[in-house]
Parts: sequence; C-alpha cells; structure tokens
Amino acid sequence: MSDQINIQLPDGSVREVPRGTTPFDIATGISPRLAAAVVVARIKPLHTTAPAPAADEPAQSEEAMYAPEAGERLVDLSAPLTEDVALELLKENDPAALRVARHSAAHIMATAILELFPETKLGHGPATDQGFFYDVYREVAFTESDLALIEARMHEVVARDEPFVRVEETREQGLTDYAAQGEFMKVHFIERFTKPGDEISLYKNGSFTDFCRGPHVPSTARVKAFKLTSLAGAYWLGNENNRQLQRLYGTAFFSTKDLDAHFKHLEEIKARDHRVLGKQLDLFSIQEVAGAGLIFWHPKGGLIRKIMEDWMRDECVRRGYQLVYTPHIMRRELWKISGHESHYAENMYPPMELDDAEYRLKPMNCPGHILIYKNSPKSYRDLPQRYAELGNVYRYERSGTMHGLLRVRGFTQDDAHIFCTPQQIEDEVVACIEFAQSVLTTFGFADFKVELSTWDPTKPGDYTGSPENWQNAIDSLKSALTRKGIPFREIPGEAAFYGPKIDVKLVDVLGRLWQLSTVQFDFNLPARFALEYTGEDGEKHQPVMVHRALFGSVERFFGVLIEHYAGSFPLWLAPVQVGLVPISNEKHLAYAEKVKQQLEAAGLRVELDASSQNMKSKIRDFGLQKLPYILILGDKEAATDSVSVRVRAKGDTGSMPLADFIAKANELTSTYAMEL
RNA sequence: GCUGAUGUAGCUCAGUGGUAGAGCACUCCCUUGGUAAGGGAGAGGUCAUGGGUUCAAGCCCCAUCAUCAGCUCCA
Repeated sequence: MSDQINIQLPDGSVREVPRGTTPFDIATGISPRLAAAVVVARIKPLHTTAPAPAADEPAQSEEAMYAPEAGERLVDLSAPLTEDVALELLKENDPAALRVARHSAAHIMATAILELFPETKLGHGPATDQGFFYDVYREVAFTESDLALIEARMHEVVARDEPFVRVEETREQGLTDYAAQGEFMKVHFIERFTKPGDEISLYKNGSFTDFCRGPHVPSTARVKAFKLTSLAGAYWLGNENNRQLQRLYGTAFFSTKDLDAHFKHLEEIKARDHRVLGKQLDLFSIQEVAGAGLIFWHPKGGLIRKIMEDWMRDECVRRGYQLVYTPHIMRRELWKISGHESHYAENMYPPMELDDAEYRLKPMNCPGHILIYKNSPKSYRDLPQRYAELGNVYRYERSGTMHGLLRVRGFTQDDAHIFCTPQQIEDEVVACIEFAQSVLTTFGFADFKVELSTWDPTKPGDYTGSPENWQNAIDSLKSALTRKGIPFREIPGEAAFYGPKIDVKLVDVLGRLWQLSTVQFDFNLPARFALEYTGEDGEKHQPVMVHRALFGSVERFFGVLIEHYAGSFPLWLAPVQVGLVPISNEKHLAYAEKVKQQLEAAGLRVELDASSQNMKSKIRDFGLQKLPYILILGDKEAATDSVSVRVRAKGDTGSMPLADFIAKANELTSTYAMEL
C-alpha cells in the first residue's frame, strides 16, 4: 500500500498527495481564496465498483441521515482522504453545500436549545428543501417566545465560531452514553441505523455533541443567515399513536441577501395562494356558520365553474361517455353491499334515520353508476359502458386537514366508470390517458408526471382479485402508457387493495406537484355487486371496472387553476373578459353602452364602470381584478367606432376598430388561447 | 384527531383592564378626466361563540367553533 494517493480534480488534472491529506489541504494548495470559500467536498472513489447512491435524493429520510454511504458522497473538509478519488470542492453557490449548511444550522439550533433548556431530548434534525428542523421532546411545550430566545442564542453560537469536529467511537459506547442521558430517540436511531461492532460518528461543536453521519460546514460561523420560522407538532416515528414531539422549523442561507430573497419569494407564493385570490377576486368563500370544508361558489367563481363543467361534459359526450345523475343520499344497505360501510365509515357522514330506513350521504359515485349498469342485462355488444357524472360527494375529513379548495368535505368529482371486457381494457385506458392529456393542455399545464401504482406480488393476500387479473390489469396500464409514449414511474405496493392505478400529477408554475387525474382498476366492486354480461359464448362473465377522474375534483382543480394563473385567467376562463372605461361619463357613457351591447352580442363577458370615479381609478380597479382587457372610450374612439385597448400585463396597446377587437377576442376564446 | 398560533368594520390591520380605531371598500356631495388611487362628508362593529374572574374585560382564565403552520390521515 503506497503512502501516496491520487486526487482527480474536476478539470481532469490529477494530484498525487500523501494519504490522509484533507480536502481543505488541497483547497489551500490551490488558492487561499478557494480555501476560504469552500464549504464541503464531494468525493467519488476512482476504483470502486460499489453502486453510486442516488446522489440527487435529498437526505431527508432518517435512513439517509445515518446510514453509512459508499461511492460518491459528501465529506467534511477536514476528512482525511484515504484512497484515490475524484474530488469536487463545493462552494456556497452549490445547492448541496446549502443543504449541508442547513443541517449544520439544525445542530446549532440543538446547541442553543440544550444550553437554554438542558432537559430537552433530541430526535433528529435534517435539512429540508426550505430549510431545516429539529424534532425534540420536552415535558413543557416550547412557545414562540422560546423560539425567539433560541434564535438569539443561535446567533451567539455562530459568533463563537465553533469548529464542527467529527469523532468516532464504538457503537456500544454511544448507546451507553445516550441511554445514561435518557436520550431515547438517539438510542433508537443508533440501534436502527448501525450494527453491533460498527463505529459510529459524532459531531461536536463547542460542548454540544450529536450522533450524526455528517458532513458539516467547517464551523458554526459559516451559517451566516438564518431564522426560526415555526413550531409544530410531529409524532415520534411518524406514528400518531406515539408520543408527540415538537418540531422547530427554521431556514438558513449563506447570506442575508439570500435569506431576504427567500422570504420575498414566500410573499409571492402567498400572493398567488388561491385562498387569498379567492377573496380578492370574489371567487368563492367558506362560511363558518355553514361548516368547515364546504365551498360557496360566488358568481365569478361560479362562472368559471360553468365553463369548466361545460367543457368537460361536452368532451365526455364527444368521447363516447353517457352522462348520468345519481342521488346524493342512498340507503345504508347500499353502502353495506359496496363495502364502504365497513372500510370507509370513518370518512362518511353518519347515517340519517328516516321512516323507512337509514340513509347516508355518498362519499363516492361508484355504487350509483353500478346500479345503473345492473338495472338491465348487458351483452358484450353493449360494452364498453361509460357513465360520467359531475357527482357531489361528501367525505368527513378530520378537522385540521382542510385546506381551501384543495382539501374539502364536500366536492364535485368529474367521475366516470367504465365497464368493459378484459380485451377492451387497454384501448379504454389509452382513451382515458388521451382525455387526461387533453384536459391538462387545454387548461394550460405543460408539465405533468405519471405514476403507476402496482401491487406487491409477494403479498397476494393483501389484495382482492386473482393474480392473473392483477397482472393483466398492470400490463394493460403499462402498455397503454407505452403506446402513448408517456414516461412513468412505477411504484410497487402503492396500489389500493382493489386494483392498480395510474395517477397524473400536475406540475404548476412553482414546480409543485398536485395529484389530480386518476385511472383506477377495481376488482372489488364488480364482484361485490355481482356484475355480469353475456359473452359471445353465451356464458355470463364479470366485466372489468375502471374508475376515472380527470379534474379529480372540480374544487381542487379550480384551486390549482387559480394558483397556476395567479388569478390572471386566460381569456376563455376569465369571468369578466373586458372592462369598459368611459373617459367622461357625461360625454362617453352613451358610446360605452353601445360598445357593451355589441361585445355582449358577440358573446363576451363585459363590465362597464359608470361610477363617478375618475378614469385612472377605474383602470386601477379593473387592473386589480386582473381583467384581460380594459377598453378606454373617449372622443377619438366614439368618432371612429374604435376602442383603445389596454392589455393585462402589457398596458396601453393603442386603439383598434371595435369590430377587429371583437374578432380577435372571439378567436382567442374559441381556441382556448393562453396569451392575449 | 394531535402540537402551536390566530380570530376586532366588507377587506388589510392597530388597539396590554377604564367611553371601540386607521387605511381601503361602501353611501352622498363636489370634481368630467386620455391609460393603476382627485377632494370632502357620512354610515358601518353582539371585538368568533358560551361561561368565568373583576368595581370594570376586545385585553386575564376555561370550554367550544373556525382559520393558519405543521404532524397524522386522504381505501
């Protein structure tokens, strides 16, 4: 074994250095400025065959926090290098370096907490996409003023410029020490993530020591800008039957400039929050007196809903669906047959006792559609049967889970159920996928992700339906996706007990994912309701049933639309498309009325501001309502039958003949155009 | 459901035990205008709800409801 090792730098050059040289030594050798700027190092052994771990996966899971790593990995600048590696020195502009700094910030927070509240027991403290947190346990709950104290103490810890030092010791020693301190969570993590005989790593800064895989920034002083943001409950090991910990959240950056930019970004997200815009644009409300999670659609929101629903119904009809309507309450007996009574009762509103029987509000539309199917004998010649309904369902979501339009107790599914023969499955699934794509592109979403949830074939007992059926269904879903050339991620074991499914997750302008469309097989309900059809062979067969929702819920889709467009809806969706501003009510109101009539006759949605405000105020008000077009009407326009067009986000674009404006607006509306 | 916070005028918010406030919106009056706020006056509140403490409660205490941030859940 040579005492020299080779270090390959990103430019391809190789340096031969003594074994035990640290990344910091190498940075210093390159330039003092680099040494000052570098935060952490990434190494990749040059001669290993060990599979590289998924380096892009954020180290959020407990596994990733503590499990020893092989292959490409981040190490402390002070870590002695012991083999030939490719070395990258990460500076503050590297996202991976920021994650490391945030994890170090969590240690700094833990340092401050223990200094102020030594009785606190520590859980774990990872970096997240937004910052970091630490889960802790303390008999007495922390308050917001404690948070301020902790933050102030953190500044002291940072000012002390304490180096983060990695120490290794035996697992047994670590367990003994932590057990003696009553650190039950640390004991658990060591037991879970290390094996007897392992060395475990600890990181010390000042008097604080934490079981941690690392790496860390060189010193507490490198965490320059941070802020504690909130305090929340979290269950130990994520299980609500366990005791509740307190999770202290914060965020950290390398500069106050970045920190400020982060909070500014949060402001922007809030400004496009559908709950905020729903109020500002008077789209919908939730009324305390009526109950949580129940949506009131105001006139402008209602108009958008009508457009969404009309589009959806027309498309359904065009694509061979039949529209049906089913009751909102049905006898309890039906829910017993469907199995909801035994599997879903927690989420259902309780029964209403009436003279003849007990009734329950429907949480799903499926049983209703099944009853329609069952109402008359079906032949293979009748299949597929595709029943579609914008069905209102009610689910008793636990308090604390409601969220604006995105998680509610009463909502409208654009629900359809397809009953078909096994041979027809694939074509039906392909048609569903095409339909889903059409929804997304029409409503302006370019990006989406598809997930295929399949079963765990090693546990057939957890699922209903035969293995052959499962395999057949999974194959159909796969080949349908493949036929459409849609990339997808397969998630084994994620399927419901009654069938595999395809989920479409939509990516909004902020890059967030929203689960909307779903295409879901069901082996359970056809059996429970003994559905059948007569085959070519004259025998009875059980049809295949597919649940399918594309908006998912009209409420949720609307919420996502509001945020996606930040309330600036494309012309075809805008509840008010054109605002009319007469320069002088006295002189120009008559012309404005005339323009209004002509626009309305052309099918446009128009609002005329005839109030006594001045012109600028009227423009401002319409602007705040995010109207696509504001038409300014004065002497010049009246004389030439034209309009002065102010386009949303563009401003004054000059005047054009009224007829041209109408033609343009109608063109944009009929093509579902995004731009104005 | 759990932890923490919040709830005051239509909206956004101020008000730390002693006569309920501001800006915007609304109504009226003046202003009649060229591309995002002209001026003045007025009206508007069971301070979430129900209890309690106190000579006195928007403010302190308890419960309930709702909202927010998380957790958990979302076959």
